[in-house]
Amino acid sequence: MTGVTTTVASGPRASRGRIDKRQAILDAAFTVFAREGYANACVKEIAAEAKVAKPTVYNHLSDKANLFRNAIEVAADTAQTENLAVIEQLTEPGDDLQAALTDTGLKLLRCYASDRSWALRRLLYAEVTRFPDLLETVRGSGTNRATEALADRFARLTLGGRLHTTDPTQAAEQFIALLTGPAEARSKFGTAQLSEDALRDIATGAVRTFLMAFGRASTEAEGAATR
Amino acid sequence: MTGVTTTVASGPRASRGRIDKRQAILDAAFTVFAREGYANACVKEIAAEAKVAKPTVYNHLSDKANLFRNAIEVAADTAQTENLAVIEQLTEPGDDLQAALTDTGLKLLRCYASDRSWALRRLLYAEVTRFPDLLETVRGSGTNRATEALADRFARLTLGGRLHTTDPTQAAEQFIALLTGPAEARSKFGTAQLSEDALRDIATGAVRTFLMAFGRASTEAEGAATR
Amino acid sequence: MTGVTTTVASGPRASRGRIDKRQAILDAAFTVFAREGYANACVKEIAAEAKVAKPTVYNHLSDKANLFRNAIEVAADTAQTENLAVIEQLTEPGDDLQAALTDTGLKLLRCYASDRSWALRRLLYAEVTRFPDLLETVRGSGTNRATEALADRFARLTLGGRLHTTDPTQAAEQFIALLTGPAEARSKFGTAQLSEDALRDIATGAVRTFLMAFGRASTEAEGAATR
Amino acid sequence: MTGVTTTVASGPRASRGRIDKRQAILDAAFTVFAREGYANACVKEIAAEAKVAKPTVYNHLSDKANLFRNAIEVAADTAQTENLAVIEQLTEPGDDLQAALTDTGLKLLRCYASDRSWALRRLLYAEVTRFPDLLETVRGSGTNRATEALADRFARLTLGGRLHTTDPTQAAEQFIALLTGPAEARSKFGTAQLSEDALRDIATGAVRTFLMAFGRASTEAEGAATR
DNA sequence: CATGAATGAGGTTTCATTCAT
DNA sequence: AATGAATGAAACCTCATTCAT
Repeated sequence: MTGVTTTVASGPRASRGRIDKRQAILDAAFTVFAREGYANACVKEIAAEAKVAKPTVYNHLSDKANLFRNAIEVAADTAQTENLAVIEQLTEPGDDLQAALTDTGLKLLRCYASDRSWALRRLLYAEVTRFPDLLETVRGSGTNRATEALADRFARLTLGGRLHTTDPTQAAEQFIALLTGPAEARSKFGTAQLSEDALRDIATGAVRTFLMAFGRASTEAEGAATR
Repeated sequence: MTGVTTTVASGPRASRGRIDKRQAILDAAFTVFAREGYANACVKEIAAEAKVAKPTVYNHLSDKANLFRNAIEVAADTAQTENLAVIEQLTEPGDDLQAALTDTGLKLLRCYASDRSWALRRLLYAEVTRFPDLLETVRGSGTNRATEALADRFARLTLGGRLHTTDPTQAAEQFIALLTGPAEARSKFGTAQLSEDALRDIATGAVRTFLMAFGRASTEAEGAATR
Repeated sequence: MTGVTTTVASGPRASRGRIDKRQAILDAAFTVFAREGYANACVKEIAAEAKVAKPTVYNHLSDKANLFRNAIEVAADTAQTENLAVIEQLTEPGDDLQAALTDTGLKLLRCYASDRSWALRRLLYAEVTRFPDLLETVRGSGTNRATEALADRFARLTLGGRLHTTDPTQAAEQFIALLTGPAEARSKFGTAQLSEDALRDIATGAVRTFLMAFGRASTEAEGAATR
Repeated sequence: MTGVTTTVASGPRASRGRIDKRQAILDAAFTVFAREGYANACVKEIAAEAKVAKPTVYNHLSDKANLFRNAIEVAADTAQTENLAVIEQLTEPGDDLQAALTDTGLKLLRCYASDRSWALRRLLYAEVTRFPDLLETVRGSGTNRATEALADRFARLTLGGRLHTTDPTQAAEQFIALLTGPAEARSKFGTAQLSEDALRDIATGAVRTFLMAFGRASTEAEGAATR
């Protein structure tokens, strides 16, 4: 997680109320940016949403660009924290590995398919060329971080003989891909809400395929695959 | 492919040169939109890129919004055509299924990881909330179309006993996810160029996992998976 | 005189009406800048004065700064032309040199003490640090130009034996100083209108002193002066 | 010298430190106004330059306008004092009048050509229309004051038979004009530094002309001049 | 049909100024 | 008395869009 206030303009003696207002502005900013996109969103609207005067926004966060960066950062950190908490649970998978993985998968999907997550993803995609540094920020603590955490679990499970992966990172990458790919496709880029059933369906399918591939020692098929 | 000229202003007897100019404008539009994003792009710049006066743009495509829609549509159709052509090749996989799938996967990745494709994807993500109809347009002939075409191939291969899928559409969805997920992650949302080697690596990994899951009859693992 | 349109943004095929509008904008700009000063003047007001929409101003002259520069330039050229025309008359001074010089001096003062001239001078003084290039523009064709023209006349008069100057340029500089210095002081930096009588008084005094110094061959006083 | 604290807000028993702070603010104000011009200068910057918080500026000097007025006043008084001190020296010119006048002229030029003087002059010129009262303030104790002081000296010298002026005020006005006119022209409105040599050159030339005009009894040239 | 010119609306940003501490 | 924070107003500039030519 990046320190929340990397680009803060406020001095070190910022009072309590000031921080509250800052947070309100950042929340409002994310809301409005999510709704309108970066270029369409106007600071006036953000200020209104935060119930603050326009210059106050500029006092706290110097730029529209800076405002954007910070809002994204906060949202990304939040999403990231949720993701990692879910993955943490895999440390003690219990007897039924498939059930545990499905549970994890479902919970990840719930994070991933939340409105805020979609909005974040859309904004990142939209502005990545104009804000390339956001990637460092978000991914340094982003998907990769979650992927690596998951890879850690998979490595442990492999050592415990319950999974058979030669490349845990790749396995984690693919596990996530099996979840997010279909979710993205079916939710129409996050435009359509996915029902709980739909999410469970995706998670179940992903875990089934994942375990067919990595749940047993590779046989001749694997032999064939590696040739 | 969607009818190219949904909202055209021109009469039915449009001359040859007129159509050329229209195409030039749409090309320019996609270029500029891709570079600047929808809201940032300005019609003046598009006109300049197309070497046309601004009102000419308005004569051919009534709106900035319409201009965007049409430009996206053309780009999406092109991408779509490429995708389908690649999938078509799987009809005759030859002896080595793994090699054939890897080849297909690699070619799909090449489409998917082209600059225009990334730009298209970014624009879609960015504007999907403000242009929801683009999804119908693009996906009616979009990822789903490719997914279904791939599902068709997988169904045939299953009938031929070379693949073992109970749900070919899901398999196709997952095949594509195993390709695009890692590509997206590693290329940083299309920001970083992926080398040919990187693409091959992704394709190989995807196909290996895919075949471990679907390349052989399911055993007790599968039984466990379905419970 | 500088070519009037040094920094023009308009293309070479500018139509008649366009030029008219450009001139109207420049006139309005000078009026407003003169009234409000550079920083205080707002483009909206200039546009209103020119009876044009604000963007039209930006179409013709790209910047507020550019607008200022061009407006100043036009005003300076005009003033310059008037000055030179007056000085030209000294070519044929007639019998009564003092009368001729006084006439020239009075006419120069009338130029110098016009509202536009004062405004120009105030704007130059005010903005010379922020627009240092204006000096090149205005003085390349500015006071110096007039000074030199006057020096030419004085040189001729010296050759004709009617004046006795060893350094005509210095004499011209001093002649002008004897006019403008008192005018500036008495008119309170151009704030107070100087009556025709007041102008005549200044001109008479300047010419009397000038002729006392340069109207006769230097005697022992000059010898003393040079020591 | 005008009473320094015309519009002071502070009570009569203001403490020592308070006055110091006030002075610091006024100094900072002049510095910033000189650098940026009145409209461009912002109070925040002045406060920063004075190492004070913005509201403190408002506590001491109620307005931006008032701040300007007071800053100008202080600067003008300072300049004025220097000028008068120089002129005072002419009371005992010594044997060599020309040397004495040249010395005085040079010293006046040094005052006149100092950075602060030019800045003051630029600010006055720039804002005289928006702060007409500054003229009363500055000139009541301004150029006129110096002119009159100089006129007093010239009157005495005339009585002593060393100068021949019928109108000492006009002579003083012209003496100053012969100094400042060329200085202004050559220094490009104070933009270019004038070297000590350049200043001496101007002073020498001015005094020579002045003495040619007023250093000896008028002859037929004078007769002609008055006709 | 294509274009140069014009416009109305709106966005980011800055600034002088005032509260509450 | 001095300061951090907040605000209303306004300025520069850009853009999508429409007339005449």
